[in-house]
Amino acid sequence: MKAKKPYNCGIGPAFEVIGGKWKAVILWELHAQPRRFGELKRLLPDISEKMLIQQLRELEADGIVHREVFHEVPPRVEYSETKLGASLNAALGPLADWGDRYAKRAGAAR
Amino acid sequence: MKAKKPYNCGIGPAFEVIGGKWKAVILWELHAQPRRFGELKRLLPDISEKMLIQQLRELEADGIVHREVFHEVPPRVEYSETKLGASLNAALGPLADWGDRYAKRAGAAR
DNA sequence: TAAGGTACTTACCAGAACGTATGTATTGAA
DNA sequence: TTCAATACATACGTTCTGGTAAGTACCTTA
Repeated sequence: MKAKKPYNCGIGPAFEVIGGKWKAVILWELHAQPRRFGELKRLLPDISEKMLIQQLRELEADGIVHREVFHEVPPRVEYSETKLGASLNAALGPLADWGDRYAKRAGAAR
Repeated sequence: MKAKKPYNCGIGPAFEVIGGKWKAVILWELHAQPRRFGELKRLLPDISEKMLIQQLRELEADGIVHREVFHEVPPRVEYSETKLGASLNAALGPLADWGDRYAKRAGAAR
């Protein structure tokens, strides 16, 4: 996302935070439990490593996810939802439901 | 939006429909009442005419907005929400609220 | 000694998204 | 006869997103 426009509603800011192709699904995967980088990679095989970290970093910068490094023998990093992230996830719920119904409808129409 | 991936949740399909920079705000403007093309142009001065029709056409193709032409002396075209569009707008409500709070918080932080 | 797992980083590039500018058809008003 | 208003259409160029491929540093296991 690029432009910072004076939006008349909250959709603008929200889209700047979860816009793009992957952020919403990443956040979704973090909803149930914290995940390691490698776990996310396996859970979302279609996203490249580059995109995965890039999006995680942006989500971190926006206060949506928390990153914790464990200084262990094989390095370990865990990503988890912040409170803000959880509230965003909740706000995405109705939209996800709508998308489900829409996809079903569109699928049935064919 | 380009890729048609098998998403694990409804966010994917939803984003394919209201993704992009303008669709959500356009839909928002149609919520209260139907609007003419020129009205939308005036209401959303930042969007170019090209983008406006392009997005309206895509929303129409997805069954989100309805387009009605009145064969009058100066041509008149009205765009309105379909039922599906209204349900999408409703699903966007919580996200818009979240965005409002987020923007307020971010604004206050500076 | 080489291979493999961890979590990244970097360079390069194609294609999509978006913007600007201009053109079109119709009619009525000046 | 020229201008303005309607609702677009089209060409062209830039900017941004996302993808591929390769490399880094550390340690463990075979």
